[in-house]
Amino acid sequence: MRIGEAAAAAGMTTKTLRFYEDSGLLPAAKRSSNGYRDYHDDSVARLEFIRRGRAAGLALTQIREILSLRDTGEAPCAHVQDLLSNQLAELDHQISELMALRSIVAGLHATAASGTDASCDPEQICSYL
Amino acid sequence: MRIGEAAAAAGMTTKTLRFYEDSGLLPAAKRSSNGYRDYHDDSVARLEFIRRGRAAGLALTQIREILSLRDTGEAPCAHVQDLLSNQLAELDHQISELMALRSIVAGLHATAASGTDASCDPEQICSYL
DNA sequence: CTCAACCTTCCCCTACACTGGAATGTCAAG
DNA sequence: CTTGACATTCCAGTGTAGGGGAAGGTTGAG
Repeated sequence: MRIGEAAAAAGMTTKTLRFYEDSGLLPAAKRSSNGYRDYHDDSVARLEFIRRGRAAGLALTQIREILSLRDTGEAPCAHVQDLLSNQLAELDHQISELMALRSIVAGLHATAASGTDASCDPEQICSYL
Repeated sequence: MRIGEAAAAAGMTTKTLRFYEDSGLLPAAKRSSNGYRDYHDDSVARLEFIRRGRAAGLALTQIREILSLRDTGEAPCAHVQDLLSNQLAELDHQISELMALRSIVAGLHATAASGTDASCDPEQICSYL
């Protein structure tokens, strides 16, 4: 499929696909005889994986690391295992940070929800925040 | 108080205070006779509000909205509650996406740890995609 | 008087993740 | 044969949240 179709399938723009290729998140796409990039379903799956990672707040560099681990299936297992351990630890760290932030925001939200008119005095600037 | 003192009191840099003034989060500060910005405790309270909002993951544009509601004499609490709800939903989404990715990476890690030749089979490692 | 520690404006720089647009090429339909 | 929708490369800009540093003014201490 051509870039437009692949982009639409992954919910992205063609610009983004070229950008991802330049950034090393996608391997250089095969070209048709006319020079157009030619994508397969695998590429769309990869794009969807990237999209999920982005939605989770991962940076492209982090997604690139995960993908390159996946791509080096023939690399020495011990090395890959180390890298995967690091990725796992990093993910755990990010999850715990996000969960801490969530509980802070949940607390703020609960306080805001229980607010009386008095606590909504404009002078107070929403003092619970 | 001068900008350095106000910045220190709010846990920010002087650069950040000038940036916030340029960005419309702070009103243009009064100036002393020497041209230096002159801050009062109110400004520090406002800065602390901004800092708490940032810590809760709000963008400066969102904080600016809250503050400008408050500045026009309107109690922004309902608006803040909305923002916090959205923030909470967004955090929940991010956390669940991260946990999904974590389980993918954990699966890869477990496979790599099993140490068979099969675990180094690119086809198998790619199978989650 | 000089020096350090402040302050001022000004402009540019950073990283991230794209996005826009120009100039050009390709291709199927009418 | 032309039109429109695709595609290509390349360069440049956007938005976010500031940071770096120059060139100069102000102030208190020694």
